[in-house]
Amino acid sequence: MLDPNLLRNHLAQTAERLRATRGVELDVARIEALEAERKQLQTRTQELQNLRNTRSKAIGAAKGKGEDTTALMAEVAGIGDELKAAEARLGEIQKAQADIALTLPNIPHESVPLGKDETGNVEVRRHGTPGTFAFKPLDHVELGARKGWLDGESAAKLSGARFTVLRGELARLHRALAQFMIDLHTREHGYLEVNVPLLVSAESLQGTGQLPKFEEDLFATNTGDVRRYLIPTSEVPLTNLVRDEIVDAGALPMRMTAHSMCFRAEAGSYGRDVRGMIRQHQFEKVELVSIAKPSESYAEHDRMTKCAEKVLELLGLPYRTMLLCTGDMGFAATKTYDLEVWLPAQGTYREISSCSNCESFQARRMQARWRNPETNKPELVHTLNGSGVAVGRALIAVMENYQQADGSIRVPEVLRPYMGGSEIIE
RNA sequence: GGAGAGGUGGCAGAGUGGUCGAAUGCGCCGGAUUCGAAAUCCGGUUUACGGUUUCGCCGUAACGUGGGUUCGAAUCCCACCCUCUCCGCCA
Repeated sequence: MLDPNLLRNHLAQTAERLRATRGVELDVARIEALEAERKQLQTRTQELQNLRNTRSKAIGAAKGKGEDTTALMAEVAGIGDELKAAEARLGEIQKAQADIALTLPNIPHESVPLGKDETGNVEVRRHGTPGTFAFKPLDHVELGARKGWLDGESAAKLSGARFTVLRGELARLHRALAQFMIDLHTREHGYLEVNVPLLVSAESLQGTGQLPKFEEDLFATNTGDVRRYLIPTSEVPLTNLVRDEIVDAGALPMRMTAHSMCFRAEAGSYGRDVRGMIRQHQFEKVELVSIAKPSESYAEHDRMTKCAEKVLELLGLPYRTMLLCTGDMGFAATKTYDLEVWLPAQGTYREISSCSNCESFQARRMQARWRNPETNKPELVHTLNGSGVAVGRALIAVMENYQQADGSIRVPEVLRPYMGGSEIIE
């Protein structure tokens, strides 16, 4: 959620900035009208409440002394109805304002390049050199099919499109990747391992920004009248851990990591990446979340991105780091770096991680605060999240980059301890 | 799923219709005392929102959540949520 002050006192500039960066048109006239009515109604409501309270106290005092209260009672008689009407109307106005505020995206940081879509993204660095093959490299679907390692048909039978079944050594390699990543982040990067619920409330999803606007991207359950959602990323539970909390300054930055399943309905992406396990309804991800002081959040953002990059470097996978342009960024972010890993069969770099600073956008929705020792007042924290990294896509990248002519796959050295010392799977 | 108990400030815990945003204790902050510390004493110590002549002040709201009764609700009524104990079921 944007700072309400921006919509109240800097509406014209905010509207212009949202138009330029996000292509979002604000209904300026309606927002102004709502705010004017809100101000007038709130003042009036509070006056009436004040009046009722003072009169009621007078009645109490009079009764205490055994005095007659009929005159006082008559005085207060008309207040109730007007107050009730004013409160109801004020509630409607505030609801309308909240509905608008909850659907507005965050405003990008000034260092973010303007752009419409992914073609406006800027490469900031590149690591590793794509390997050369003495043979035509196969893609992960072909490599996985040879031994029944990767089986989309069985998955379709079980669940439908966009699921996969992994078997044998490939399933093990997948598990090894997740283990390796989480160990790296906990042991080397100072993140606290957290195991989180995969089903969360609507409130949690509103806190991180998936609701109310992106409900169609989520899987939902409705058991026993209780609506819960499958998490699209463990960013949701991890970040919501600080919802409605005031954390000590000494606890920041609060770095947390989780290995979890993620579930996405992938509405609006039909026809894209239908082959293989690039885009699935269900996948695994190791997530990084950091809760930071506002003054430190951009340094923390860079650090987090480097933590994700480290995963790819240790796996020996060539990648590049992209600074997303305004038009390609997610709803809650002010600044995002994507990591794109080299996939030799496609001859392109593909997204494998996304690291974002959300500043106070999520914190405001969640009332997530810290106590600033300088002011001794609660202030909103900044929240950051990044993939460190997507496990399924890392598996694809290892398969394709480490394949050999006979279809076997070498095991990256850092994964061998997790693979019983195996140097190759075949 | 069955039976019972309970949800109040950072924590513990009073309060069953009126000056209660809330006793008391602990904790924390400031001060006094002290060479310094402990102990003791004094004072302070929730949050959100709004207004404003903006670092001050004023107002409103909040005692699990949402409704209701009432001039007035932490307190009474209804519904829901959550926690704990015992039983059942279960990985």
